[in-house]
Amino acid sequence: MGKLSITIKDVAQLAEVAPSTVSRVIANNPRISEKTKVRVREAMEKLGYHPNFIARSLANQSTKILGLVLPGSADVFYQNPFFPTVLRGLSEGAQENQYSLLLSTGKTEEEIYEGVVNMVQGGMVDGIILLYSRVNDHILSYLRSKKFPFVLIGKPFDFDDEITYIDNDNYTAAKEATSYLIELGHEKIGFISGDSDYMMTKERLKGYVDALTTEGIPIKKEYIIENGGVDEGGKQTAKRILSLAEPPTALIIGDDLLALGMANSFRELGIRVPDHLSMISFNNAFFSDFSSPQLTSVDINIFDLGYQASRSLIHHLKHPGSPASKVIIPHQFIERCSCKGFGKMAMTIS
Amino acid sequence: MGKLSITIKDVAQLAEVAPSTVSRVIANNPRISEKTKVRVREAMEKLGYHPNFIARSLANQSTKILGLVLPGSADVFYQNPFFPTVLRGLSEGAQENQYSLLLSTGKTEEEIYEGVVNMVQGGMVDGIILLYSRVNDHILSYLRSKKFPFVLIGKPFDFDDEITYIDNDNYTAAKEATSYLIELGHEKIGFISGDSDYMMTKERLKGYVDALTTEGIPIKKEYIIENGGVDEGGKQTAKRILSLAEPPTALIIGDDLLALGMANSFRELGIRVPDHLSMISFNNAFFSDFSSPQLTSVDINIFDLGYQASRSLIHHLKHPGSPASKVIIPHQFIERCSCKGFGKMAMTIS
DNA sequence: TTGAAAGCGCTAACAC
DNA sequence: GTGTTAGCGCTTTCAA
Repeated sequence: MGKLSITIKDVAQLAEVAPSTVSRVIANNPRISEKTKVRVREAMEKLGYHPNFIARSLANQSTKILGLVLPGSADVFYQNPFFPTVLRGLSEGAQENQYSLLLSTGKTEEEIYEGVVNMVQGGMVDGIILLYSRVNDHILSYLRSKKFPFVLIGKPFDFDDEITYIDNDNYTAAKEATSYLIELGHEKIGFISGDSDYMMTKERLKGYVDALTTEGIPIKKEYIIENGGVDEGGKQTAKRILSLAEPPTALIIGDDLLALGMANSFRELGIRVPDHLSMISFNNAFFSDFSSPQLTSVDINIFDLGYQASRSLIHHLKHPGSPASKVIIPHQFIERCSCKGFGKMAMTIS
Repeated sequence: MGKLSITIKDVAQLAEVAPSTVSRVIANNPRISEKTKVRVREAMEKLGYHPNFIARSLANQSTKILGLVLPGSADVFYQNPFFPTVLRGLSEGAQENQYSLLLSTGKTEEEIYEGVVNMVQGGMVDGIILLYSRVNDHILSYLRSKKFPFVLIGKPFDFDDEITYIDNDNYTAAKEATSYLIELGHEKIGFISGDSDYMMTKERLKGYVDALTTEGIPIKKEYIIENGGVDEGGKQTAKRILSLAEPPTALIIGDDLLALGMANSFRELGIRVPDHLSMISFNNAFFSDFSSPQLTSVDINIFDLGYQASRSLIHHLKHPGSPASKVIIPHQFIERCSCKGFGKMAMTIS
């Protein structure tokens, strides 16, 4: 078996120093003289030396790798621009601090859980980022019980101030969106959400309910609909809405892509957005601007969600014992052309 | 400093065997008696032992991790469903063989290159998957020169039979699409591609050209347009097309999302798909079916592209020295409603 | 300012 | 069948 790769020993030999000295040069230890540093660096250069991460990880008990946990692959998650965008943010935050990202894999809940346990107990990652937040999450409980460093994207279901998380103010965002529609004269406002186990959904629903209640508008159960996936583009949901005794005149929809799918479904059924029906959605995906209708959407700054998540986790790794912290990423209401005044008087909102 | 984690030694002690025996039990070595296996497993259970991947990686000189290289983050890549879908495939192929996925990070070409070198020389990954194929790729050359195991998604620019790759038959797919339009009576057919450095683009263009040539239809340069990104939804491209002296009556478009963006742009300009203009796109994204128009699209089975890529790479890792291999993932022409007959006689194609 | 040596947790060759 | 031992490549006391 020939030599597999150049090690610290080879460099040491060529530079006529001890391996430990080479190690110190790599770490740029100030106690090494400039002279030897130069000599060692020349040797590294000459030999084409590259440090071995695995060996370093073993010695340091730290890999500089962050584990990413995604919901099951069948999830809606993969079907809209949220995922790639948050990933870009995560990647950028990690990269700036010389961390890498390892993906959890697994189709079923159980496989994913196993994967996380392996990552954690196997020492493959220094910390974990949960890309979603939902009710009673198995994996979150596990990480908490192990006291393993992690951050959450989304609001925690419980232990709010023991968990570090990055979130939007989904409550306020939904409340504002609802108020906007109310001010436009709408009273029959529907709420089309994603999976109701997600905290994001819960918060938005609260905001929606509170906005209506404040204005003395009664909540109608049939106006609150959980749309399973984006798969059928909300066609079923659209039909269901139109079949109501009193169909809503405006909708708040959890995601731009779903909004677009539903707008199309409505069109086929003879209902046009915004003429017959207004809609506001979330995410402000890049196509919201050139779709038809152009979507009025709440931009939740997905990239930042990811970027801050990486950074927060890394901060916690560098400062162990620092208290749990929250970051709220601001949202922007982007007014386009998918809403129209209704009834009484159509006012314009700035 | 207290004990950080349970090691093989602790298990050995409790089970009253040597550490190497524990190691053999983990590997399920047949030379260990069932009796001791049971005893050791009980000890592992009792202590809550989990093997340390890092230590194992160091000893084995193998991490069971595959590195994923994505194009720069500004790339169109992140903006359409290709990425999440291929990732799901990669993930599934890896997971089935107990491999994990590590993401390359980096915004610029240079950062990404550095990242790959670190992954490879640092021994973090056993192999690399390039999620794209383009002309004169720096990273590919590097991997080749290092003789480091990798697979390519897409057709290699050169050294076709020295490189393991997974691809569609993009040439034939585009040729078929073009022929379909010709049979519908179209002669003025435009070709709207993505980045022309991608091999995928090049192959499709060849297929397009050959289909036209076969039918004796001259190639017009102004019909072949490279659309920078999906960002502006192809609005500029749409305008440019309509400003031509003889605008095409049909288009072949590299991606569904771009097709949809352009269809909208055309609509605003008073041109309707498919009544005034036919279009065929690629990918058969999940929304192609409920968009308007419903897109006639070539399904390239993106999931399989990823799935087979993982599997091929893992196969090569398990059988070092096995020759380079290619896998061609079949495509399907999905006929929907974005094309219409033109001129002479509108025939229906099965 | 530098070197020697122990050790991170595991595997595998070699012994018995 | 099982134990002993020598690494894998690096970091880090402890000595000098």
